[in-house]
Amino acid sequence: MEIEAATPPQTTQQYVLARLRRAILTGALPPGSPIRQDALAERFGVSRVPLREALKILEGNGQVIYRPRRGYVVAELSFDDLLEVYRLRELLEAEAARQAVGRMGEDDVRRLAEAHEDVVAAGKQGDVTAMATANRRFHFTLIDACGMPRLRRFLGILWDATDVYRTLYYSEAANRDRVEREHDGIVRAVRARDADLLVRLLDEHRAGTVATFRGFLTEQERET
Amino acid sequence: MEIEAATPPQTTQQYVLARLRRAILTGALPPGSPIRQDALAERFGVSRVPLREALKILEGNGQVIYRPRRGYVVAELSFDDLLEVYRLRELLEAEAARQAVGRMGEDDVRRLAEAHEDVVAAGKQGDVTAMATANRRFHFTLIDACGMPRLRRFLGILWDATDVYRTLYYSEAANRDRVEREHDGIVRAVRARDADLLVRLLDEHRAGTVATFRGFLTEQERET
DNA sequence: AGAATCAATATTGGATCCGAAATAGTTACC
DNA sequence: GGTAACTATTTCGGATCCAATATTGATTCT
Repeated sequence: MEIEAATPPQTTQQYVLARLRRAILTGALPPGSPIRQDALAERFGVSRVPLREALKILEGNGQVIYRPRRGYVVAELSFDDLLEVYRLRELLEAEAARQAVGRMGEDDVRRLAEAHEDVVAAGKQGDVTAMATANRRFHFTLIDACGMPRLRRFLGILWDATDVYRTLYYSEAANRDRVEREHDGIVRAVRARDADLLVRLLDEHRAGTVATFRGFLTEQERET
Repeated sequence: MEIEAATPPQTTQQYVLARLRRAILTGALPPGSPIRQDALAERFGVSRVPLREALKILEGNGQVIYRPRRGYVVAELSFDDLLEVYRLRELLEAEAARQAVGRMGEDDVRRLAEAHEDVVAAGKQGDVTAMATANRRFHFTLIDACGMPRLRRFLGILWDATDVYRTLYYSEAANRDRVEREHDGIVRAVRARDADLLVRLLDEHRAGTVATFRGFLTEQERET
C-alpha cells in the first residue's frame, strides 16, 4: 500500500506483509489461488503467526478473502469490481484534489513535479516497475495533501486492488507517452490552482486506463 | 460492523472481535486507552493469538491504532475527524442511494419499511441500544442494495467510527422524534424512486446529527 | 461402473512458551 | 533536591505444539 523503503520493517509481520504484497503484485500468488500458510511461512522463513496477522491486514484491504476453517484466498477482480473501483476513485479523488489544491505548499508542488519527472525517466528507460512506483508517488503526493486520513486510506485500498494491472498498462509505449502528457497537465493545473480543471484532467486520466484494463480482465476471465 | 446475531461466531477470533466492538461501543474501552493484551485475553477467556488477529481487523478499520512494540490503543476522534467522516459519508451515501433507488425490489423496500418501524418502536420504548441497531439496519438496507461491496465496506467503517456517539444522540427525545420524521421521508422518496429527493433528505438527515455530535466531542475534549 | 461411506491426511485455529524491547522503579551521582 | 544511569518488571512479538475441522483417497455396496 505504501512505499515501504522509507521505513524498513521493524517487525516480522511488516516484513511478511511487504513480501505478500509483492507476491500478489508480481503474480507469484495469482488471483483465486489458496494461500497455504505452512508452505508460505516456510518460504518466507518465518512462523505462521506473523503471516496470519499480515493476512488479516490484507483481508481488511479486500486483497484476500477469508473463510473460517478454509483459510485465505487471493481476491479476484471481476469486471464489475473494476468499474466499482474506478467509480469510487472518481468520487474520492475529486474530493481529495479539491482539498489538496488549496492546501499544497510550494514544497508539495515541487515534490509532485519531481515524482512526475521520475515517472518520465522510468518510462524512457522502459522500467515499468519503477514507473508504477513513481506513478503512485505522483498521485499520492496530491492525495496526501488533502489532509483527510480516511480518504487517503480508502484510496490506498482502491489503488491496491488494481495494482496488478498497472504494470501491464505501462508495458505499452503508447500508454507511457499518454501518461506523461496527462501528468504534465495535472501538474500545471495544480500550479494554476485550478481545481475544476484538475478534477477534469484526473477524470480523463483514469478513463484512459480503465478501458485498457477492461481488455486485460476479459482476457483473463476467458482463461478461467 | 455487522449484525452478528445472524451468524453466531464460529471461531474464537470472531467471538473476540464482537466482544471488542461491544467493549469499545459501550465505553468499557474508552478512546485513547491502551489495550493490554494479556489482561483482555484473560477477561475474554481466550489466549492472545485470536485477540491479536481481531485487533488487526480493528486496526484495518481504524478503530484502534497500532504502534510496533508499543501495542494497540483505542482510536480517538477529533472534531476534524468527525467532519471528515461526515463529508465522506455525504459523498459515498449519495452514490449508494442513487444506485440503490433503481435496484431495490419490492422486498427490499418492504425490509426498509420494517426497519423504519423497528426504529420507531424502539424509540417509543426509549430503548436507545435497540434504536441504534434498527437505525443501522435501516440505513444499510438502502446501502446494501447499491450492489457495490467496497462502497459498502467503506461506509461500514465510517459508521463504526461514530457509533459511540449515536446512542448518546438517541438519548434525547427530541432527536428521536426528528429521526422518525426524517426516516419517514426517506422511505417515501425510495417508494417514489426519486433519487434527487432521497439524496437531499439523507444530507439533511446527517446535518442534524453532526451538529449534536459536535457538542459531545468538544465536551469530551475539554475533559482531556 | 458409479455413488456413498469411512478412514487417512492435510490444513487451519488456538494455547502455551520464550526471547526482546519498552516502561517503570530504584539507586547513585552531581 | 533533581537528574541520570542502571536494574527490574511488564508487555509485546514470534515460534512451537496440540486439537479440531476440512479435504482427499480408498473401499464397499448397490
